[in-house]
Amino acid sequence: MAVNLKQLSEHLKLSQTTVSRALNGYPEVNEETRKRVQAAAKAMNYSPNIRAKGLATGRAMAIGHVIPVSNKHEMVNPVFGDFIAGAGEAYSQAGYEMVLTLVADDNEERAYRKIKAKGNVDGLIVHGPRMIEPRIPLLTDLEIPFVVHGRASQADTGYAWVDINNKRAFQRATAYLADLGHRRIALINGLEDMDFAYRRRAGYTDAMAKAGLEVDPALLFSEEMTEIYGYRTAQDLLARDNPPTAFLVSSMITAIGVRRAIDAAGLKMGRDVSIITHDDDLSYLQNGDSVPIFTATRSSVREAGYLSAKMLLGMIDQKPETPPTRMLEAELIIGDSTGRAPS
Amino acid sequence: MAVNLKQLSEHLKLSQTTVSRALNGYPEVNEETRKRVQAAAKAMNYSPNIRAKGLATGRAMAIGHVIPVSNKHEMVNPVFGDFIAGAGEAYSQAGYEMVLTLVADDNEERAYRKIKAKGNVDGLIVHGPRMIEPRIPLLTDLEIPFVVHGRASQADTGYAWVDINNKRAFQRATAYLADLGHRRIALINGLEDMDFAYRRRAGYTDAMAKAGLEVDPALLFSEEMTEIYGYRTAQDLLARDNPPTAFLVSSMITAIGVRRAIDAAGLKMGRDVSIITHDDDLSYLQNGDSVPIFTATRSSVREAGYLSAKMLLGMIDQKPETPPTRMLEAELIIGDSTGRAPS
DNA sequence: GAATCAAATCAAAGCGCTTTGGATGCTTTA
DNA sequence: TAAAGCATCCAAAGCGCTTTGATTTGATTC
Repeated sequence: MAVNLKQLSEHLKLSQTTVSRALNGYPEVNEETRKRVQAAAKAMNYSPNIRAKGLATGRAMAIGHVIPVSNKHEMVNPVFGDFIAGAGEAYSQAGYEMVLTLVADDNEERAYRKIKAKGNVDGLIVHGPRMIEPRIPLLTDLEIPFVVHGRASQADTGYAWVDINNKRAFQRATAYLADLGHRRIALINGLEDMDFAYRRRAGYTDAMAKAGLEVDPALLFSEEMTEIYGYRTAQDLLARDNPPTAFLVSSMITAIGVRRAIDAAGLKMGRDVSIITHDDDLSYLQNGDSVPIFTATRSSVREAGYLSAKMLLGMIDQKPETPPTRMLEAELIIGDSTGRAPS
Repeated sequence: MAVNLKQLSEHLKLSQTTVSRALNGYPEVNEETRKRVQAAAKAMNYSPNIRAKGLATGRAMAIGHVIPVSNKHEMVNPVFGDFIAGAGEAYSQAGYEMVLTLVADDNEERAYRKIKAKGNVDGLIVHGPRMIEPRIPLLTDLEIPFVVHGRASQADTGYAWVDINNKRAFQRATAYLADLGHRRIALINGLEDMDFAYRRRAGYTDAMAKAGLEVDPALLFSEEMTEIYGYRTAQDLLARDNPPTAFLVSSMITAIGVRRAIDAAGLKMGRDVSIITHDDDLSYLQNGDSVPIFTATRSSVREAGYLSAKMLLGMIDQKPETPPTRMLEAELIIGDSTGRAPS
């Protein structure tokens, strides 16, 4: 069923060279023979062995996605599926594969060196960058092309990234809440060492300062963004003497938990308590249709996946001097979850 | 930085053969030299080129996960991330890679043949089996080892699968609701052609019959399992003259939507309306902690991922006569979302 | 002391592809 | 008519590894 180049060329009574060239679009082959070759290839169901091709060309035709797996935090980022879907689209178009590697965060360096040596990817997408991100100098050093989904704050060398403007998004969201008269705004953020969480916090504190509001450390939270985290935190806060009137949340999932706590407390979202969340526009978790459930800073993570992949593929065959970067703005969409602060 | 076998062997003043054998644990090499080789390999950061190795051995040391991408339904299964995490664990342990391929559902056959010919995977995990699943005979025919996550109802040949007992789970859930006095139970199911949805429906109708209840076709729904689908459907149902008193839902995400509709209607979940959902035990969406939010049929998809991967790896090096199968039972956990039917 | 054996090592072939550096005709040019 | 040029095609080397089929050495046997 499956033929290899040798068999195909024998069948065509041509050399492997010619067949190879015919299929790869080289000019030095007669158009007529090319047609013949292509037809035969299709008929005999020929498809080049990717390993052999890789060996010969030095290109793996595959992109690696390295997913940090923490021993502390067992969570799988819910955003991952959509990101992959976006990236996968770009890879399919270009004939690339996508290979996933789980890397525990305790011996990252070894893992990345291994990836390099194994040589089964032409480039990497780096997920979940922390504020201080040793992988960036490491990969630069290893001379393997990479694009970071997100950014790292402390990086000396330039590197390629695709990120959303987290700071501005949360600045706008905070300002919007302040304009509605909210003074006590809780920030339910992601893990502290994650870069996006840091930037979002910066946006929040910035806007608070601009609005002349004090940041109460007792209203700042950062953890793995689960539903239950949102629920517990909000439940706790709402039971306090002087509860916040608004919540700024880093993920829809967590916001759903916050909302549940609000309901449980017998309060009404949008009237008694306001919520703004970041919305990654996940396919299975759309933020309402005509009327958004939550007021949100929205940016499609699927698109980010597509753009990251495209960028990386571009880098691989262009080898640009300076690494490209791409900043995506999140839009602030107004839904039912926000209203004037109760007096 | 990165050395290859030739360089390593030259440095050691040994032949490539010996070095290769030393590293791969063959007996015909002196223990002392083996130690020397291992030490040098580590020191020189040697890691075999996986493509060359694959070419030579005929094994790719990689497992493919084929994700069906529908043009109609843009959704990425939220369950996917956790499944991958579980499978990835098994692969890491065994030194395997995981490669993802998105396959549009319009020309599956071509795609799978290509995968076979490219030869970059030793086996496949098949996701999202439909009731009638042409991929099963196809892959059997192509002689590529595979494990199906789920089952297909119409398959003549034996094939390996890991699945949960969907029918029994929904049977039990339905019976539980019937015992609580519910007569009008809505089924908010997944897409009809999906095999799991079919089995769940079978469980539901079975239990309804056993409880002497009539199945009202107007209470059966099947769609892509998004939050908004749950919301809309429930909202619609609750506005009817004779609304259901209970909802049986195929996914937590959708159940969250149902819950939102219940809240919006001014009703109380667990008192006015009951919900039982299936719970895949996703890491970012835990069903409460001490007290589950939803009464649910629970089964960890992450574990399913791990087991599927293990099974496939086992098949690859054992080549069993009859394909293994593994049925996982879902446990019924009782939460706050169910109560006696209002009278 | 020659023959046998086991242990340890090696040279070379082969996996399926690309690519370099010719060949081979056939047409064009002077 | 010989030289040059062009369009096509090919043989063989090489990518980095494993593995087959020797070869070498020192120990053991008779």
